[in-house]
Amino acid sequence: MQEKYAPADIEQAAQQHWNETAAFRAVEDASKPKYYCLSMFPYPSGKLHMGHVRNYTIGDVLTRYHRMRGFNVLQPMGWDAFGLPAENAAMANAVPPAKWTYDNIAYMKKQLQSLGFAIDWERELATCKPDYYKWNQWLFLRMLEKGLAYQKTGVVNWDPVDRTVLANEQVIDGRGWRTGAVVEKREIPMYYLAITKYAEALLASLDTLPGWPERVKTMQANWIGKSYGVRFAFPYELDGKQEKLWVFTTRADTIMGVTFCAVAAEHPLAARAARDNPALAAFVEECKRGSVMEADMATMEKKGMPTGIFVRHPLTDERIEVWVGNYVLMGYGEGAVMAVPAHDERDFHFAKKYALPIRQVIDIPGKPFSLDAWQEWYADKENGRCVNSGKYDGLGLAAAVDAIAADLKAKGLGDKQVTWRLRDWGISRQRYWGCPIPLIHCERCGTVPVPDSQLPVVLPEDCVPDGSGNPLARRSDFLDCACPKCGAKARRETDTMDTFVDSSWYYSRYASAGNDKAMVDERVKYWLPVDQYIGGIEHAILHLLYSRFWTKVMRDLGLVAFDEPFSRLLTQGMVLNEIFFRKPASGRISYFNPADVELKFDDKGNRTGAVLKSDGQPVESGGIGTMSKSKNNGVDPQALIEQYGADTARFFMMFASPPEQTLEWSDSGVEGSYRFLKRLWSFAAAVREAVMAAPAVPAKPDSALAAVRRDIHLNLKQANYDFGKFQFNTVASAAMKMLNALERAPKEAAECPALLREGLSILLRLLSPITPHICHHLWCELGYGGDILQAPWPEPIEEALAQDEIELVLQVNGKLRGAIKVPATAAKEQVEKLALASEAARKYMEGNPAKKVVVVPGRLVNIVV
RNA sequence: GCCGGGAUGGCGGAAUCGGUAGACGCAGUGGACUCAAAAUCCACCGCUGGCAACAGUGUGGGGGUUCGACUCCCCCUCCCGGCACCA
Repeated sequence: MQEKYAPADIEQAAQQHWNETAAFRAVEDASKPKYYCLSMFPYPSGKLHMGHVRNYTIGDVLTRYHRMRGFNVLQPMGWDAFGLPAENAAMANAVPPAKWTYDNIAYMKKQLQSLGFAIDWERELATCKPDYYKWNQWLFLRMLEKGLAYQKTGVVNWDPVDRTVLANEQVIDGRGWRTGAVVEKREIPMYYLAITKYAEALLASLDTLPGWPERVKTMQANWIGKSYGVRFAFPYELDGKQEKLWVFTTRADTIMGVTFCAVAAEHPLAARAARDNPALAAFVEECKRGSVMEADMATMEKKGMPTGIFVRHPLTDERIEVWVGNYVLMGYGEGAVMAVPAHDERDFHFAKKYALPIRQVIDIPGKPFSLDAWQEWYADKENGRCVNSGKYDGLGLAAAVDAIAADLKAKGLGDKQVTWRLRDWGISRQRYWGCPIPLIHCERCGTVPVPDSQLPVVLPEDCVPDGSGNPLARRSDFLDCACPKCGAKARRETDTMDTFVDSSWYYSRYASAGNDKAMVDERVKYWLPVDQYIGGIEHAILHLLYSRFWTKVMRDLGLVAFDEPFSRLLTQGMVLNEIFFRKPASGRISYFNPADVELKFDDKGNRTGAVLKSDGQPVESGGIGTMSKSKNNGVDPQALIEQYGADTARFFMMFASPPEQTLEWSDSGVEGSYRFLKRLWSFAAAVREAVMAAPAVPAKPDSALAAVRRDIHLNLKQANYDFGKFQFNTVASAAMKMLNALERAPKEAAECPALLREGLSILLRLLSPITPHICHHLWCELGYGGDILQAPWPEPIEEALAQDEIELVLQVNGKLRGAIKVPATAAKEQVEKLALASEAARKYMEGNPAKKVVVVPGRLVNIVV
């Protein structure tokens, strides 16, 4: 056996062994429990980043752990290969997005393989390939047939210079990222999927997912946003006609406090009022400019303008003026709201700004109402009672809403209604590098679906976008086609699908790999649903919600039998690193990669500063942030693997923090992980001969050995518990503690080699999911026999854990004052007696009698005096 | 702004049901080995006071419940993720 740990050699050898034995090929086998472990597939951006390494290491640890626990495991991998960055790269380098994407896939696949992941590569897929996206198109057509896909207009960011639609991230401070032109909102026809038809189902079945983090379920429930309220109308007369202004509110109990109404700029009433009011028309235009993003809408200054149109209060007949408000969303509810400034914070500020009346109609006894400043309790739903509300005075929220809804209903002006925050899913993208939407536009027949027999509609792979519009619109070989209905000359739809479509069902395709006759086949019945899904917390809402929706549609089409695609979900935190920069007095901030920065410490280890290695001059720290190109704080996994090996990279990733939390990069932490693996290797080399000659289990170890053995089994017990919680950082700690214990075992004791043999076999198996290469080698070298992949998972032995005497903490008045030793079987009374008799107790009780003695079995004794 | 999450030594983090705060690792300090350095090994290591024994204090800040609070309750601050065309 080699003396020195040489990761490059042993990792290559182990990977070759796994390849040759097809160790990770997954085959359906009804006799074994299955475990489908899936990590979110990567976007092939060029090379792996640390977030990928973290994600896939977590998945691999779970995969290998379950294998050893006897499960038939599937861990596939593929590529989320359509998307915007390929078009950006095409513009920058004049390379077709297809070539760029396929090159990236080839490189990143090599990187993944060098990390030793237990992936079944035979099931690999890429969403940009026609044999995959054909089924996007096929299912879209099924949705069209069922009325789940439809066309309506939607608002997009329009760059007037490039004459193109921009993604939200391409809009910077209201301007196009390339042209700098002020972006306009523009309404264009788009295709939508009716996810709102599944709102109730998507909300209800969250309760069937105990394996999902509560926070993700809460976020999804809030996103779907079911709210119970009242939809009602303010009647008015305009242009000689009787009309109704409909609004929705969850606070109908405050209806007597309405002092004005507000409508969105896109509301018909706003357009009507603007017709003969140039100032208002200008304001409406102003509202229509600007961002389409909700975050911007919510943080911008709230502005409004009166329309001069009055409506009547449905219960009091009072005249109420209608305003146009830039904060009212046309897409939510009715595009109009009632305003109750006394009990809605936004309305309150709006009313103060424009000197509109504020009328208190909710009261909490003892709390004075004042118009000076908004107070939280004005919107209190629990304790408020109606006042100044006539017959409703004294009612609480629920009773008032009931009574008011009934009265509105009796007048034919409204009723209770449930509304949802969730909006239908707009899937049209005016972009080239995506899945073509399978529709044909015919002058005579209108929009005609592409017949199934003509699928897939293949995307040409040689286009090079230039940033001005969709290149498909200039490709006659793509555009021109015959109408499937009448045979006349027709034109293909050039919009492509949102890439969230691609990722909404790929997990099912892995289980149907290679089938060109059907979207999914019977193998899905064996593998699905996914037992463990792992991915970034940033996908907590959109990707997961769309996948859940898509699954329910497939279920209703009879394609799959499950309701929910992911039984258990682990949302991993982001990978962070420190940001270093200089900001010259004039000019732009420049960022420096942490690898090029040297940290300065005082002799107590406190940070005193940081300098750039190249010039020795100080740089400023911008704190810790997500690894990103813009902040130049990324660490290239390739360099890490080349310097230390895959096992060190994997170990550090698991050790540095628990999977759900953010992970802070640390070069010295990597060093420490490497040091541990080196120590493990040299220890194994040093004791190898003794261990190989020893029996598998120590006979009767003496007390020093028994303590070491207890330590090993105690750490194993803890580690197994932690595995169940996905807390791999403490599993790694437990492995380190085991090695510490084994190194300190008294080597002269007769049973020591047997203890080491047992201990190392536990340690190697425990560690093998995290650092599979080194464990594979040492398992062979130490002669345990067979492949460690087939070895059973270790379990602690009760006998090794047993103790005669235990130590309890002694507290006096809750303060730690010492410890006492008691027999492991001692009863409460006996422990109490021993505690009171102890020297520490007598000293700190200072002669006072004990008022109370609290005994926590196996833990502590607290004497209260 | 709204929704969700987080904050523990110089740093990453541990503490399973409310029961020894700081496991394990990093950094640092002292020592061994070495001509020297690296590597490795041993010891110390929350903060304040003290030569020490020890005492006080300490889990973002403020209050509360409890024999006992990192953990439960109320209020506040800061940081991170998402907000529907980044993936």
